[in-house]
Amino acid sequence: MAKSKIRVRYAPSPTGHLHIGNARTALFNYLYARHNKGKFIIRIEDTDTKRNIDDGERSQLDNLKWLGLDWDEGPDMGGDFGPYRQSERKDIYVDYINQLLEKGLAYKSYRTEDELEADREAQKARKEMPHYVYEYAGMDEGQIAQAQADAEAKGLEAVVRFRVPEGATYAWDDLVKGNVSFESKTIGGDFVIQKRDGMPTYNFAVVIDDHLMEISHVFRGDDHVANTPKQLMIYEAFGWEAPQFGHMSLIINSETGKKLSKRDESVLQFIEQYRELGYLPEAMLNFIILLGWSPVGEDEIFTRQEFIKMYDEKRLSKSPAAFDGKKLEWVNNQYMKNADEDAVFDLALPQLIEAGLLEKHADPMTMEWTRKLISLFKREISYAAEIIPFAKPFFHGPAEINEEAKAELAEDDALTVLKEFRARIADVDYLNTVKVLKTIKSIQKDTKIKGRKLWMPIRIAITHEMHGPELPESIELIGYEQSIKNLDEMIKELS
RNA sequence: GACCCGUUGGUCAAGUGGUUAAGACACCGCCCUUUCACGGCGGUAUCAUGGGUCCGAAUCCCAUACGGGUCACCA
Repeated sequence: MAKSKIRVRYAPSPTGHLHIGNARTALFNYLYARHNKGKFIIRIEDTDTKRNIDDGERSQLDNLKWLGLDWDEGPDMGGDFGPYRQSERKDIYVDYINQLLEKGLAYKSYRTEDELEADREAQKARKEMPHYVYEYAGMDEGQIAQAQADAEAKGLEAVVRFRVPEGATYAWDDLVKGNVSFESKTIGGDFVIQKRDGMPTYNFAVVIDDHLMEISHVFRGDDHVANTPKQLMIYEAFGWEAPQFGHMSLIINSETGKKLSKRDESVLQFIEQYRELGYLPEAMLNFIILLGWSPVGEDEIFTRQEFIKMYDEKRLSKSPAAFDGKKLEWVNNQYMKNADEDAVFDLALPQLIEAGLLEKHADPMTMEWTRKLISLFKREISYAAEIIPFAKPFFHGPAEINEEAKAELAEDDALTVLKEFRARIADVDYLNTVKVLKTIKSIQKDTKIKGRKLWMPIRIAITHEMHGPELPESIELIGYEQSIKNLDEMIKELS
């Protein structure tokens, strides 16, 4: 039964940066907590001391914050159920492991890793499922004690294994998948709950912590389904009530149909990478929520608050969610278009500096110019780094003119238009949007040339491109001198 | 191999016994427009296959095929 207080957690292991799949897990737990006015807790699962990386925890939390998540208890802020790092809870686990040992529900195991590996190889060869075989089979208590004493005498160190009940069925009503059940004999034999280094294994620590932290619901990836019966056994051994589980489908690569692997380089998978490219956090949040979950109506773009309000765990999908990079870009573009100028400027400026187009501390006039440039391309780009190719011509001057554009300039009125334009700006010493627009309109009025024939020659002569954003704005950014220069060169060439 | 799970258009994805089978992305066409983009409108579906159950099935049941996940002293 559901507990009265809703408490959910996100429990990353600090073995790497925040992966998109982890972010999704965190997000759905967060959404569930906030929707139900419960608590959202972060717990660091760092029991694998070998795999932990220095920056892991900081990076996880930092990127979660960037996505807009906040939590009520965690390693960085404490809470009533701490500590929130498993490495700091070792004494707690040892205490519970001893209880199991005393009750005879767990035992010390001295099989070496080499022996176990050999067993597994042999089982595989016989086409059996790899599994641990009880090492004290057929022995009475005295014989077991003797065997263990012998092992100790040989200097072997023990791990602690949980004695899996025989002939039992472990079933639960999964929040996503419905009824799921496992026979105890299929889970692979007595599993380790305490490693040789004294640390608990994941399957043990997670139970102790979820119970002690009064976690009511656990949303996690599909890859944990097979762990659930093991955890259920431990809850049973202690006489505790298990939380409600919900196993979400995995994110797959739409190209390969396989689970997104961290080594798969065809997809950027770490939140940090998107952050560096100048994606908007609100857009990432929105996109990730759409991975394996769908809102009721036809819209797909919502704020965090709206998601919280409408979140319903029943709408989590059972089938895998395919990662669609195109969709990601589209979602980001939606946000980019609606973002205010300052936000886009803040995002794009570092990109321009990074690309070497702009100096780090440019003068105010250059900054103002850059601001206009960025806002010109705001609706074209999905993420800030995309501005670089668009912006380059404005910094480095125009590129070579292609054949298609040359053909356009060969049109009858092209030279006329250019000469008119050049003549009409001869007596000014600046060019801004308004001035350019007025000038073009006046040419239209006087020469009756209009539309494409009027605009295209000017665009090509000054920008050397057939496509681009609004012409008057573009010319303002290119500036008076450069525009005149390009115009003169083109007129000379055509004359 | 065993155990769990899934399978709706080019792609993603709503839909839980009676619908013209939503919507999004992509693509194509038209409109808007100085161009591109944006925006607007429109276009394409034997719901994996085969059997059932039912007046009626994408929806329930059973097989088959295909796909995925898991079988660690990792989490």
